Amino acid sequence: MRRDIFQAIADPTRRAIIALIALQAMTPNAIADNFNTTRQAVSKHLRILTECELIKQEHQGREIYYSLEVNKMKEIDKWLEQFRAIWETRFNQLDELLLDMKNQS
Amino acid sequence: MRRDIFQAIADPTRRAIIALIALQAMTPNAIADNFNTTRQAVSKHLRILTECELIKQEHQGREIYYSLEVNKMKEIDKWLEQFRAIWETRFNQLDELLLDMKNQS
DNA sequence: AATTTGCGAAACCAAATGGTTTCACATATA
DNA sequence: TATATGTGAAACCATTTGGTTTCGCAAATT
Repeated sequence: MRRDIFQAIADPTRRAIIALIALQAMTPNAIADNFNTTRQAVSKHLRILTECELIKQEHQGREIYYSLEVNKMKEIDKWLEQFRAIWETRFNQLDELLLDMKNQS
Repeated sequence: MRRDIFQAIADPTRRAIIALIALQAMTPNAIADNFNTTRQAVSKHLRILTECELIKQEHQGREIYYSLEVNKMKEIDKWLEQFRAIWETRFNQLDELLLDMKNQS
């Protein structure tokens, strides 16, 4: 039972849920209204997202509002960091090449 | 048969492969040496990564060198963009709060 | 020419995944 | 108090996933 952020965002429905509640906290029923599945299926997605702390709950009477834990999203950004370094380096190398060509002319 | 970037990076072994060949092109055997699985298993991962164009092949005799398609990685970055906006907004709100506190004192 | 090496594909398998239906249990509302 | 509503959990199921073993084939090496 893998349960990390990358596995969490692998499912398109979960990505949609994340995008939805990023804007405002929502209840499971309200979230489910936006998809073509049952509330229970959404509930299972919410559990997975909660388990890897990508979202948080706030109980309000018998309703539960789910909202995004934005900071957790930064972990994906952090993983991307190493590659960002590479694609920026490639840009730099292109810059140097262009500079060399300019100097030669 | 889902085959998108997010599904591709969901598997930890695939993320490790990506990180490996980001530094230098490698053959399947060389890649497999770094993991506790068979070359064939790695081969299947490479196929998935190839199918969603995260990596590219370069044939050299009977060897095949795999390397990262760095630009494709940017698509993840692009998806993160919408959330980056949110977490930066929160920073701005904090900035404003601090500014207000400063003005009041 | 015979053998070794590097590789992908196919067949197979156990485990994980994503969904459904049914249920139990609070909290509102009549 | 009886009923409706919002929810998570459990049982179940088909499909997907990630792995292995076996195989065929082309390119190197002997």
